[in-house]
Amino acid sequence: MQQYNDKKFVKSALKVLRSAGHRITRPRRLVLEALGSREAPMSPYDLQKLLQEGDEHLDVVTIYRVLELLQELNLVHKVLSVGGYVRCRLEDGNGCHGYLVCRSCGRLQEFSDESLCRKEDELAARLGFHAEHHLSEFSGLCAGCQV
Amino acid sequence: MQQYNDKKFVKSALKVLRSAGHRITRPRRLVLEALGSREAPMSPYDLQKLLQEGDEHLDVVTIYRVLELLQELNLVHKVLSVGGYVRCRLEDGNGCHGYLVCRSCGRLQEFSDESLCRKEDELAARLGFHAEHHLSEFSGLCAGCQV
DNA sequence: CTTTCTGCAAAAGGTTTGCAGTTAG
DNA sequence: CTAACTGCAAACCTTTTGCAGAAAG
Repeated sequence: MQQYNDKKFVKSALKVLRSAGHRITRPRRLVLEALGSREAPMSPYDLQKLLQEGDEHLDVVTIYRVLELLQELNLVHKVLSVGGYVRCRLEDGNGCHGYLVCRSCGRLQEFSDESLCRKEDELAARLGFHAEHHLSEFSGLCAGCQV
Repeated sequence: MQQYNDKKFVKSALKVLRSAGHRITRPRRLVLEALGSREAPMSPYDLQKLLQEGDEHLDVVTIYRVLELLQELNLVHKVLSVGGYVRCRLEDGNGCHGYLVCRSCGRLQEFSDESLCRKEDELAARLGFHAEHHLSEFSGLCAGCQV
């Protein structure tokens, strides 16, 4: 397959799959490779099309099921503001994961910031709310797309 | 119609509609009343069902179109994490609007916090990103649902 | 009256489910 | 070999589009 890079992601993801008792299959490997090759979120149909270009056919139903599994294992995230999936790029840290989505090139940058989480919890608490999870997705321009 | 309260919201929303050059119609009034009566986000189909209970029938297509318009006018927000719409409860302030969604009762509380926005911008800037909009939706337990 | 808006029909998308056959280990 | 997984067909749900008729102002 062409420019599917980031072997490291695929390799470690496969290990996670294995050790969680799941099988290594062609569809799972292909979806991981496709996700590893792109920085912008992709929908199940995007993934299917991308794979098709490499002459690899997967049923979109299979892609849905693979993504569901990968999400459970925290290997990929669903990005609500753009309706697509990206591979997780953070070593499991502390706070919730947030996303910066470039409105120009579509590229996504993931972050995790404990102090932001703390501030969010405090803000919620001030309103009588006990926050358990923070969804943070910011849109704007990435470094490369600013003039 | 039964418990559709918060007349104030409906009244001022109708005024906004009017002054933006839109007509006051039965569907628009009904959707506003329904949204005004609930604190949890509702989908177009939820709204249709709720209205049906009051023996008011609206085509779901109409509801979609009304919601689209109300969203443009910033009278309602779409909450991505739960896939529904809520009426806006904030006087137009400064920062982006965020949401606290109770995972137990579904109720939503809206907030706008300038210092959170500032922190979010700074965090993004540190990553070379120029943030223009912040999506913040936190889930947890509201005051009433904590033990 | 005229333009905007709604309802209906239908299409277009996206997502889920069931089941028979395939494949990983 | 056997349990887990995939592909296909079909159902289901959500959202969009086009158009003729209704209604707001």
